[in-house]
Amino acid sequence: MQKNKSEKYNNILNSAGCVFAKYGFHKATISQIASQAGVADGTLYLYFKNKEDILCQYTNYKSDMVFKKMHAAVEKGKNAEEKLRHLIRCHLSEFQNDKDMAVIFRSEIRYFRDIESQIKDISKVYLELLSEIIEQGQVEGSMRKDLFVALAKRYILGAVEGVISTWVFAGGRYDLESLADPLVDLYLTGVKGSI
Amino acid sequence: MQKNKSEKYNNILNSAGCVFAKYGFHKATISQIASQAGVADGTLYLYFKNKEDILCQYTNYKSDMVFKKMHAAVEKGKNAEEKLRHLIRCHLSEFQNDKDMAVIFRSEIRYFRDIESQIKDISKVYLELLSEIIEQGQVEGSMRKDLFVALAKRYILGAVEGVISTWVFAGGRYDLESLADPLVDLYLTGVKGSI
DNA sequence: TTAAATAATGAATAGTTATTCATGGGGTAT
DNA sequence: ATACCCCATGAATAACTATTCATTATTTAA
Repeated sequence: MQKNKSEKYNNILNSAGCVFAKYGFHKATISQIASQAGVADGTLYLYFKNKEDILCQYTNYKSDMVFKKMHAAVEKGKNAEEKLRHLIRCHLSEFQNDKDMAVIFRSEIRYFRDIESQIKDISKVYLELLSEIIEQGQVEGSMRKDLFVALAKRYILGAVEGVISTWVFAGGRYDLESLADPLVDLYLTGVKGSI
Repeated sequence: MQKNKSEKYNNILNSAGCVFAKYGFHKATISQIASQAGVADGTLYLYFKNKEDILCQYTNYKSDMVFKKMHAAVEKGKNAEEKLRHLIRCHLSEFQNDKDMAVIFRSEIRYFRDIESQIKDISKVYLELLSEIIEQGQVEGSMRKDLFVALAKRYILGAVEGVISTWVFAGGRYDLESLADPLVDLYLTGVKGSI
């Protein structure tokens, strides 16, 4: 098992993502991944410890990438509300642009409870980001001080994930990113008439 | 494979729920389920077509039960807001009282994309319920007329599921049902200060 | 050019486990 | 008591596929 991330390593990762998204982790076979990558079955074991390791590396790689973009997006916002808007838009946009990733994060990750801790789940860092944003909003006066932050952030993340999940289930046939603003409006002002 | 739902049938279903929740569908073995139910491996095949069928029957059974309670709960509400409150409270309460079910609905269902259609997913009927409630709220004037209903209902469901998911992940150690009212308040008025 | 090191191959292995089915027990009616 | 039927049993089967490793190919260094 070699260490340095070569071109072949990335090729295998992408192929695996493709096959996992199509068949799901358990039904996907090593042979399918190898064939998709254009290499022999045994070659995968020069780059990865085992099948699970491929999934781990895939998700960690994708998570890191998405996190960087999310952080950058949040930085751009001048106040809490803007930061939230950028974050949600970034989230939807990244998943829209990488459907394999969207499928895998939606279907596979929760399934691996035993390696869940090894996987840098989007959720963890995401929730921290949201905490910061909400607390800033409270300081700025744009968000209610009596918010139960632990609940509010979970509610925000749950709602985006739900929207993405529906989109994936529908085959990704409509534009996801354009739901960002309507969604943030719901977060901010709710469904109640502002009477 | 006999048809009438005997005591043994239910016994096996419950045992399966227990084992699936503990190990996950794929790692759970027929032997484990049989032993938990106190019968021989072969006996399972007198009552179920195969392993997947056990999961299907389990989820359908649970879904039916929960739906009935949800409908009853919604009926009790006099207006849209009350109905929403009852629905969310019922949802949280049912999952809190059946942790195995909560785990299975959280982790396993999304995984089976090929049989997803056979499974009466909580989501489908749930979303219909929410549509009705929101539309009623709009008529009553308690909810904004400019809501994008398809998004709003997805956002509500996503948020509850997220809250339940976190609870499951934390090992179900805190009271879930008491989050119902704070959650509905978020739905209704959002995180913004009502300035 | 040659030797050594490194990388890739894919057929064989080995472990797992869902499912089957020939057998046996126990209740019921004749 | 006997024949019959319904369940239940669990050892044997059969299929699947992740992983290994002896062999071959390719690259690098001298």
